[in-house]
Amino acid sequence: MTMTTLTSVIDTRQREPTMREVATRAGVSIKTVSRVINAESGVSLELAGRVQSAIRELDYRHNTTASNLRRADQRTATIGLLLDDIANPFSSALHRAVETVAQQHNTLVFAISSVDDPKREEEMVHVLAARRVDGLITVPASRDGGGLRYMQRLGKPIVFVDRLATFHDADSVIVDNRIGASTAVRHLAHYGHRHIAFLGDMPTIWTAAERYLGYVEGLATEGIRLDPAFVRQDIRRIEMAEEAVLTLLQQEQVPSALFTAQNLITMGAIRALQKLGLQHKIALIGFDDFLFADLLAPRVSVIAQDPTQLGQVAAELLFARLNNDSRPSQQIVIPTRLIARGSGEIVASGQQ
Amino acid sequence: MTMTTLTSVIDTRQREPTMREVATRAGVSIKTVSRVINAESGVSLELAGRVQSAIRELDYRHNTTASNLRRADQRTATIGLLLDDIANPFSSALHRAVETVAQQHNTLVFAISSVDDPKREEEMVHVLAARRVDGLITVPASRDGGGLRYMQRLGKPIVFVDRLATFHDADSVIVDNRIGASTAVRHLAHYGHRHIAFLGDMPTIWTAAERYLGYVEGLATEGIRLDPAFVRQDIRRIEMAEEAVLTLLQQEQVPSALFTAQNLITMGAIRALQKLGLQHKIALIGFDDFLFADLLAPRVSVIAQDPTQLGQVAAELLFARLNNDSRPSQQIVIPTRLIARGSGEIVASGQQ
DNA sequence: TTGAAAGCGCTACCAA
DNA sequence: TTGGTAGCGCTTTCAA
Repeated sequence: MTMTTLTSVIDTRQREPTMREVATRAGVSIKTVSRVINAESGVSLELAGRVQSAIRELDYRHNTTASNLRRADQRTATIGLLLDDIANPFSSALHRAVETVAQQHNTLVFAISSVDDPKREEEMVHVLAARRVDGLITVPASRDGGGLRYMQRLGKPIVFVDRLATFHDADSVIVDNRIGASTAVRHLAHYGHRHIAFLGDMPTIWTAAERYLGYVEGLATEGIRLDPAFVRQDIRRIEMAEEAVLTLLQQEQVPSALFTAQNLITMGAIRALQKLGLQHKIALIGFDDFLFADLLAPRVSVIAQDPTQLGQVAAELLFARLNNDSRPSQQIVIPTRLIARGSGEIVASGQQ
Repeated sequence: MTMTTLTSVIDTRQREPTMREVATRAGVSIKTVSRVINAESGVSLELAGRVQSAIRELDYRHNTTASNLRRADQRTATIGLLLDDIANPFSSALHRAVETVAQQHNTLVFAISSVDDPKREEEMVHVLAARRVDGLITVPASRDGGGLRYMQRLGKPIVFVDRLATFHDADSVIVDNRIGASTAVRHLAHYGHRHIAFLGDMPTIWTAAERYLGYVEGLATEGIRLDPAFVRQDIRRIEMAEEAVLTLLQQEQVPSALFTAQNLITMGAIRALQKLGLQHKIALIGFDDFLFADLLAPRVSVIAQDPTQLGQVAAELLFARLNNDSRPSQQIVIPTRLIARGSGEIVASGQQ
């Protein structure tokens, strides 16, 4: 009897009721049930009522998956969202905005972290393709966005956000990274700085490269010589940034201002400056705003971008494409703005 | 001819190649293709090779959706994750941890924000049920988790994280909220505080209620009278918290210490204290750690919890259930810890 | 080792 | 207004 007991335990896992079962219970055909569920016209009130009752009694849930499989438009009502790291505040704000728009279209979102690894990115594109997502919003980790060509060939729309992928004829929503970075540098220069350090992420990342270009442009505009000793790249985490700033400030030739080109790098730099007690001596402007920027001492000046707007615009663009908007592909640039709070307005000391 | 042109434009949207097409091209049956794709044994090297070539030539992608529909185990290799707000740093860290574990099981995650609205929560549970997710990890917005009974009846595992849902016999992973909160209060009391304010979220949220109880317990332990004038609840956003602290500190009877029971509330409180210039006068302990807590002046003391660990443990529990782990339901409590950084160690002034 | 046929749960199409 | 039948792309079962 042990077996029986075991079996009965397992059997508490009931099967989901099917449309056919609803039909049988309501005494109608399966097609009538389908009509009621999809709110198609042409079902008598009486039958509709019986179907509704049967649905309630069985606690039937429509199987979206099976439904989509058969549907003519071959849509799954899901989209993919490929992000650097869903835990990053920038990414999660963007994700939230995408979710909000998607919800208005009864669509669910598969969000995935690429961790800026092109190999993983490509793998994930394939996974999403296998799930037959209707479209993709991606912060590309690689220059080609990781095999996205495949999705495009199938006519599935792709929207690039935050970073440009080089060769694709696809929509993109980005921020004016170059202008933002050069604005930061020029702002620092106006406060007397001639030794401005750049701290950035891997230059293979489009935004990192653009911001570096903006830095160089800013220096050039101000007639400042680019000094490689003041440039640190490939910074991936907060601790790396902290370490980089610490060593930077122990060189012979020390910068009087820092431009940190990404939010985590800004955080690491602040840690280092506080550790050295230099936060009121060395100027700092960070790219990307963050929650506590105005509560630190000094308050942190930033080039602010709006991840929520990025996400919203990107999602709206994607759904427009899904509704057969066939205008030529767009490249939307959302402006950044300098928020001067104090750290970027520290005047250069006489050291130079 | 206009029609023709239009048609040809539309036709650039190719259809996905099917298994049947691969079979035809390879000159085998569809079942053989299926075998190769699912790595089943018993296919000759020759046929396997032909199939692989055909797959490459057609750039075929397996249709996970159709595959799962027919599969015996009725699995979709997706799970649902119902969170308060995916943009909240706590939630997104938890999400990231869940994603990592899910990935090891080749499973995708549908993350959804309930925005702590029980009605929306229930709606979303139904949406996820309609997608036939294999299981659900949820930070319940309501006491019953929003119609989760339904999923349970189907034998789909549910894991509650961060908050307990009252009547369900389901797994849960939580934090020792009560102990954490009372520890905070007692810590403040040890620094001489007798007027300790509580600022919390809606008491319908389990954690908010628990932390309030911990606050009350802490007061009781220290023999401090509970003063309703020092209690503020239903605080949902940073601005509300800021406002609440501002008015609290303009009362006749002013608290000498604050216990802020959630991360956004802590942020708002810090804003208010800085605005009033009281951040070094009034003690503060916040529930939940945050990135800049140790960079502010004063450094912010917190009751730290680990969202990554919560997410990981919850996900591992869920997948254990999916692998037929049938032990009685578990309730895992993860300890919090007090991190004393300065703001919680401000000594009570002579005002009392 | 290979394949034909049935069927997963649903929608499309057409006939009654 | 209603329902039968075919079929979405795949796996399962069973026979060859």
